[in-house]
This record gives sequence, structure tokens and C-alpha cells, in this order.
Amino acid sequence: MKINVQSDLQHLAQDAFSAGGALAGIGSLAKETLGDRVYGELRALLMAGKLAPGEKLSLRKVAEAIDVSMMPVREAVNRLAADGALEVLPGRAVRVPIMSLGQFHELTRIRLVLEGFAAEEAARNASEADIVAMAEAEHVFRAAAEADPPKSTEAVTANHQLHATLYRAAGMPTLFEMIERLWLRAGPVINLDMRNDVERLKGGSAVQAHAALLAALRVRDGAGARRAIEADISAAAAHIARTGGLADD
Amino acid sequence: MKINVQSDLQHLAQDAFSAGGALAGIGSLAKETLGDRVYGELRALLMAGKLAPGEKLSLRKVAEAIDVSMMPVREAVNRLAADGALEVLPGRAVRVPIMSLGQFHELTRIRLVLEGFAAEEAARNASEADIVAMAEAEHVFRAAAEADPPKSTEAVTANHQLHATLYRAAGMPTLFEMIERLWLRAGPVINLDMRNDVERLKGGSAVQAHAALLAALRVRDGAGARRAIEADISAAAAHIARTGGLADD
DNA sequence: GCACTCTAACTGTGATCACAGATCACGACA
DNA sequence: TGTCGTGATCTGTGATCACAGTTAGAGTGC
Repeated sequence: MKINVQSDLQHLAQDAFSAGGALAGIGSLAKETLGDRVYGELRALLMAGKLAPGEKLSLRKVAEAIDVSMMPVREAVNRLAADGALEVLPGRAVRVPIMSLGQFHELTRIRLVLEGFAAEEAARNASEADIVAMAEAEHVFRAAAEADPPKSTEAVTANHQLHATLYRAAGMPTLFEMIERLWLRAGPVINLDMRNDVERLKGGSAVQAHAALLAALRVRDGAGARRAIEADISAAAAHIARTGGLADD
Repeated sequence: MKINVQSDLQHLAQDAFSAGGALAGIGSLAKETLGDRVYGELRALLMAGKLAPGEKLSLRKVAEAIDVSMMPVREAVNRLAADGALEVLPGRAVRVPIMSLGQFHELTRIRLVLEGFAAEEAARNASEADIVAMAEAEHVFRAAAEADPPKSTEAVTANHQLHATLYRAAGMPTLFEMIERLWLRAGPVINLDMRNDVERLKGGSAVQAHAALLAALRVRDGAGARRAIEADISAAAAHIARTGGLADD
């Protein structure tokens, strides 16, 4: 497991090198620090579920894997810990938090409120370009989910892109950040599940919810968009609560 | 201004020394790091509105003021920046974020959703002890607000305690943390306003909302509790939007 | 063969130093 | 007197070292 982590980190380090160059051109003109880069890489790893709950990280190992000193890693880990995406135990150890069933339920209820609100706002404010982008993401997601065998990684990415585009379209940056933070917490659980249980993708509840969402958005039906998102979240959460192997606590 | 900040920091450093000792006995048995202590002090400063929006901080000055090295301050500032409570500008500067009117409106809308939800949950789950604690906080708040001259600092503290007790009573720790983070962002604006415009306290809209809240809680009226909190937030936000001196952007 | 002890390696935390970029005040020139 | 340049100072970032506490594994005793 540790070995997998390191290989993942090295892999992402290379990706981030090129991706960083691309982002430097597109994104903010402000030069990003090394700490920002490490933060982004660890964040992507967590969001994609590449780091399993309970998995321990070592600042030195991570630093060596992506070829920087310990300092930027410390900064990144501290920020992720502030986000609740990592946990720094008093006993000199940092790990991916282990979520209990109760915590997962709470997270789901908050997601219903916050993402439902964002969906309703997005129905009012989304541009045509936003809706087109979401339709494309939905198309990619469905293709990946219905492939045989399902392309789980692509499905996870497309699913996130679909949701992120929706929430960004609400036009409330702070709300978007808060939701992203929730996804960061849920990522290890949700995506680990999606990858381990690809059959769920073929069930179609997600595809169905996404279709209903797009239909609602096209007629600016805020309540309908909220219902669609709530159905999507609830279905996924119910499945994970059953099979996610969460601690009883 | 800078001088005030430093004196505030030194003041809090002394307070935190004794408070830390008390907390060590009451709170988590895990020994807190220096970084945690600095984080708590800066957080308290921000929450109380002692640091004005736009005010610049210096890692070295803060470190010297509370007599630690730069490292714990770096960690604390990074965590606060992740919370959105501080801002690290690319151009080697860290400051309290300046909130625009639009950002404040967004923050208020999110607060209405999140704190309204928490109030509704609290109405279901609050214990008698919780309600008693809130009644006491309300009493302290009213006394401080109606005194002549109004004791603004005490009022701010009591107000926060009242709300915090309510949200904690919802029994959703993650939700509570998210709300606290919102307060941390709004703190510099809200409390700076409360201190500068103590007359608002005498207006009674807050006192009125608090009374309605307690009445609703006592009969487990979730919808009523939500309405009371929404009224409290809306009234305060409307006042600040008028007189808070927020940037137009 | 099993349990225990002790040590060596490893952990995050904190301090200190080096460095490049930003800032600001002082001084020179027009 | 006004404006521009310039260098001393201060900024956050990153690296390196020291340290105490934890952990895991090898060795020893039963």
C-alpha cells in the first residue's frame, strides 16, 4: 500500500509538471509556490480516491517522492488538515481520516442542503455554455459508466466535472469552495467505492439523476434541479452506507 | 493600527497562557502544539473583530509578539488562510481579507441556509442544558446591549456564545465547524461594526430575534427557530450592508 | 516456540539560516 | 519644488538541522 502511494505520488508529480505549465498559462497569473503545487497534487490524489481512508503519509516520503524539501509538504498537509481532508494525529502521524457511518450520514445531510441550494441557484444563473459543458460531461460519464468493463476512473472524473460545473454556475464562489471541500472529505470514501464496485455505475441511478438535472436546468426549473441533485446524492450515499465498509461508531 | 495589533497580540498571548492551562485541564487531553496555540490566538483575534479588514500581518512581528519562532506562526497563518480567514497575497504579504459587498451578500445567503438548517436541527436535538445555557447567554447579551454605554465587547462575546451553543446543539460537528468558519470570515466585518456602532445593539432587533429563538426551542418548533435565526442574520446583515463601509466591487 | 525488552530508525515539531522579490524612505537630478 | 531612481530593509518561501516522542524489529530470556 505504501509503495502504491509513492508510485501514485511520483506519477502525479510528473503529471503536475506539465499540467502546471498549462495552468500557468490559463489560470491565475500569480506564480504558484511549491506549497501550492504539492497541495494541488495531494488534493487531486484525495479527490480521486487514490488515497484510502486510514492510509498513513510521511512528510519525508512525500517530499522525496515529488522531489521537494519537507517544508512545502508540511504547508500542504497543514492546509489539507484544516480542510479536514487529512488528519494530523497528536502521536506524530498524518493519515487520511477514517470516516464513521455517523460522520458519513452527517456529511450527506450537509451535502443535500448545500448542493441542493447550489443546484437551485445554478438553475437560475447558469449560462447556455455551462449547460452545454454539463451535457458533455454527462455524455462522457454515461459512456464510461456503460462501457464493458466500466471505465471507473474516467467516470469518477466526469462525474466530478459535471457536478463542479453545476455548482460553479451558481455564481457563488464561496459556496463552491465549501462544496469542493466536502467532496474532498468524501472523495476517499465515494471514489474508492466507485472503483471497487463499478457495477453500481451500470445501475443507472446516477445516469437517471443527471438526465433529470439537465432537463430541469434547460427549463430553469430550480426546484427540479434540486430534486435531481438530492436524488443523485441520496442514491450514492445509500449505496455507500450499505457497502462502503464504514466504521460503525 | 499596527501598534494596536501588536498590543492586542501581546495581550492575548498572556491571556492564552492562563486560558491554555485551563483548557488543557478541561479540553482534549492531547497536548496542543505551539502552532495550535498561535492558531487559536489569531482566530480569537479575528473572531472578535480585533483585526480590521485590510490590516497587514507580519509573520516575524507576530512571532516576536507572542514570543515564539516564525514556524508556528507560519503554520497558523496557513491554516487560517485555508479557512479563508486570512489572505496570503502572492506579493509576500498576508492580510485580513477585504470583503466586497457582493461577497458579503453571498456569505449572508450561505449563512441563512446553513445556520437556518442548524437551528432547525437544534430545535429537535437540543438538551435542556443547552437551552438553559443559551438563555443565560441571551441574558448576558441583553444586559450588555442595553447598558449605558453598551458593553460592546461583552455583547459580541455573548452573542457568539449564544449562536455557538445553538449550532453545537444540532449534534452535527462538521456542520458546526463549517458555520464557525463562516463566522471567522464574517467576524472582522460584523464585530468591527458592532463595536463602532453600538447603537444598533439598542435597536433591539437582535434581542427580539433571540427571544423568538428561545421561545421556539422550548416548544421544539424547528421552523420557528429557523425563522428566528434567519431574522437575526438578515437584520444584522442589512445593517452592515448599509453602514459597514464595504467595497462596492 | 512465545513473550518481552530494548534499541535503532523514523515521526512531526520547532528553530535558524539563506534568498529573492517587494516596499519604502531618502537623496539626487531636473 | 516636484519627480524619479536607488539602496537598505522587510516580506514570505524554502532548505537544513536538532530534538523528543513513537514505532517497529531484532535480540534475549523464559
